[in-house]
Amino acid sequence: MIAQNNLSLFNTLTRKKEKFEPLNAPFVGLYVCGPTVYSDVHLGNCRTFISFDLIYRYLLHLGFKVRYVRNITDAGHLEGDRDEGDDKFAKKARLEQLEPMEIVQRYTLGFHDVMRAFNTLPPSIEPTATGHILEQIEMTKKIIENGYAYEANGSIYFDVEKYTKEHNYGELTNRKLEDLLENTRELGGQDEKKGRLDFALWIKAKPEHIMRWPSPWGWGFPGWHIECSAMSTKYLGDTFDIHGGGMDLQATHHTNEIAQSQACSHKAPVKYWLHTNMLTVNSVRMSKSAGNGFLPHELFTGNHPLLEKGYSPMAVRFFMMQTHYRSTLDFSNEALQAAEKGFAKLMTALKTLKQLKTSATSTSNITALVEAFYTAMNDDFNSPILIANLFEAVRIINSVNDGKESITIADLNSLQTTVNTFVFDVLGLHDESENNNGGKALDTVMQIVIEQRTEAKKRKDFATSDQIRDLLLAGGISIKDTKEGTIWQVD
RNA sequence: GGUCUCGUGGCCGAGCGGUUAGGCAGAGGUCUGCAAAACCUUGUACAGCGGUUCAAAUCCGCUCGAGACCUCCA
Repeated sequence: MIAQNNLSLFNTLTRKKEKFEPLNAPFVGLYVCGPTVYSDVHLGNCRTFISFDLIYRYLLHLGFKVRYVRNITDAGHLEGDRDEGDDKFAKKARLEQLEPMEIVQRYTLGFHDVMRAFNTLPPSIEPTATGHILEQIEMTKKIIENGYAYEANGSIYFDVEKYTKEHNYGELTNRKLEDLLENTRELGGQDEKKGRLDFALWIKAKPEHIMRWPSPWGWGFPGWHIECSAMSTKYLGDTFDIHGGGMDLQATHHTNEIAQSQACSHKAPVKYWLHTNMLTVNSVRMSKSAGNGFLPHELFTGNHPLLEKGYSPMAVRFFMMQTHYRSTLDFSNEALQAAEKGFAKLMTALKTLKQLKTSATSTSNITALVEAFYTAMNDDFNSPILIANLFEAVRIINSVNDGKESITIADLNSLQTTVNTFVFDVLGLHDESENNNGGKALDTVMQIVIEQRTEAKKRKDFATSDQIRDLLLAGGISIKDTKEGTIWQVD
């Protein structure tokens, strides 16, 4: 395979770039924390899943056999910080007068629609928390058996103090236990927890709770963190290669996942932890609670106060790919419009690439360029550098097309293969204009119209030719006169 | 308060010790009946102040500014 063993990635656990060496090559286990489906996903959520889609796609391209697991959180996700309060699904269900599972279904379908619009590949397995209650109970039992959890009034809590005697609880965020303790709020008087860092594995259901399951400790529902540990263990094993998620999950959710898995199996669950950075709006993090989020369909239609116009899913995807996954990405209309134009330029060049003429010699070093594509992606999935190199390819394509540079048939073949692979298979982009040209009938009509206009031009009847062009433009079809003739597209 | 990021040309955004990032916008030109597209040329940026070094946007220190996590959130 191509440069498969040259991939390095930034491991949050060690805080440095490491060579990627799968536990059981060529197999790779990849787990990504998925969405909580009690409301629409916003663009910030999408960024994480699109980033991991890039990572998944590149691993596949390198020839790895990847099992990609991304969960759906549809149970037990509490509001508030003390494992008290309402279940998010039940609360939303009350608001909307629906069954909790109706909420789950609605937003799961919505999530899938959005993911499809962004052209992300579906995961190999998409397990739900409600479908794995048994596994979570079993894991909780094992943790209790091993002495790392205790029961209090029908709820089970993880004993962080006990855990820290043998393990470094704050290792993922490089935090000392004293600091963590110092900065955690005091326990409330009615709190059942022994230690203030303790978190729930199982929560006793209050009478009004609709989503509930029987357990050895009575009726209840699982804590938020245990689902990922249980499902990742079930499908990827006690220790697997890559665990990913948004940076906001690092300190609490992932820290607790490590603790649970260690307490259960006595093994470190994950070799490489990958975290994607946040999407910001005016340099403030986009989040549900800040209320500054865009829904994807608002972005596509432009129907939002902060949006000047709509942006297509692929333009947005391209926009995201122009930033490294570990950098914050700041949203603005200006930046999106720049990305939109750059993306259009790339797509145009890819069409030109199909019909390039070859020569006896090449004026550019295509082999070096192709190598640069791999170097970029092998360096912790550096898509911005890859795109910069793709624009070098665009320059070459256009120059050859203009007769200012030349390319051999061998180089052309190599360029066509790799550029198409990286743009479509790795970056996961596709040409939106292609399925948008109105089919064969419109094509026939357009050939006739263009023919008429060309005739008018030959007669130097520019009034007519310009009128045809203007009328088409008003109807959403733009035409361009190139050396090879007139081309058209639906805008 | 603790832990940690970041501050790059008009905008977005790479680079992280010496070599062109790239995109968008702007300027000039080629082409064109005009448009559009395409191509060529063009900007000499790294918050501030010190320090280390033959050499710093890149390492160290301080100052200023922005943000994240520590509390549900990708």
